[in-house]
Amino acid sequence: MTEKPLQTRDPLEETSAFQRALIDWFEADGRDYPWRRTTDPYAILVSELMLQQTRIETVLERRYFERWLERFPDIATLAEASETELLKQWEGLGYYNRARNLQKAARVVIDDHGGVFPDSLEKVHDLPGVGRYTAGAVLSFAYDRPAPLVDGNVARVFSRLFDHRSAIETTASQKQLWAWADDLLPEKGAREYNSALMELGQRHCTRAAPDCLACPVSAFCATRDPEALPRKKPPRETVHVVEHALFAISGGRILLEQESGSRRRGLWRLPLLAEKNAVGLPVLLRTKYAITHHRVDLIVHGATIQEGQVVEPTLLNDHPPRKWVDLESEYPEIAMPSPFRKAVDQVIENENNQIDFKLRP
DNA sequence: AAACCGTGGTA
DNA sequence: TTACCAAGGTT
Repeated sequence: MTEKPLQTRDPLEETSAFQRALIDWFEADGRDYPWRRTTDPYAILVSELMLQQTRIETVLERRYFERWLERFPDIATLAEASETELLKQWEGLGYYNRARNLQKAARVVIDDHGGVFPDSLEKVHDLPGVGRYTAGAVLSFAYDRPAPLVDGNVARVFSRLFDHRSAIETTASQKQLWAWADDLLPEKGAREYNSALMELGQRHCTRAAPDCLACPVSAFCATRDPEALPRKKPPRETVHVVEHALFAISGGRILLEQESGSRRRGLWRLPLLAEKNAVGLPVLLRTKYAITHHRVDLIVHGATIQEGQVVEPTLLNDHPPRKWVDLESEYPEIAMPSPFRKAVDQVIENENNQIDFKLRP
């Protein structure tokens, strides 16, 4: 299994050679992504926010990046957009605060920087939703400035390159990883170098099956057991929960309620029921979804509630804002978490359900 | 430091 | 089928 070539060179001693090997590989074999065709810092920021904790394929396949820029082509347009439209454009990507932060950042650029995107690491870092990684990404990708960055890919590459065996989440490890990123960074060509470093992690120095034979910098790599690295702290234990949701429909409208909490405000979902209030209601759908470390069994109940009729207060857990949403006009325009969007669509499509209410009375 | 925030692919 | 996790940041 260890066909991995032995280390013959030290990247910290032969930094230029390391950079050269990485960049030569990238120039010959680097991929063409939409966000690599622009140096507009706003567009770069959009791509980086979208790609936080999100697979490239997800952003590419559903054209989130292109669609966002078509709808919000510049900072001024984004700054004036409604939250509903922001979230709708982001629907399905998850971590919806990223969309709100993008707009907040646009407003900071307009209000505090006269509409000109800042080009200093500190000012970019100060933008909402922009941490150390994203600041380095914007500085290097948009301005080709020598800013180091460490993302999941880079952390994995470095942990193997330097045979770093401590958990990468610790403060000490983070400090070390960023120091290496700074040590190896070229003064010129940071855009290409950082792109190459990340793409190496994405394509060759992968988590489960590192392809060391095809790696352009294998001669610089210290570890003899790449598959054991990086080490990470154990993830949080999965918590199983059951959610009872209410599917009420009348006159072509369905009853929805807003998500609560600052991170999910503005998203709409089916009203949730306390378990005791779901007893006896017909079950329209059982499904499962995962959210962070939670594993949710979602049970959708039907109820005969006429539009305008007050839902019994005792029927609901609490009382977040709720409203009747027209299926033809409003439903496609609002943003919903994917599990609820799917659940509602599934119930509506299921015309064979044996339940005691009619979809279109 | 640790909890929190989404989603879909993959083994 | 379940568990893991990917171009992280905020609180």
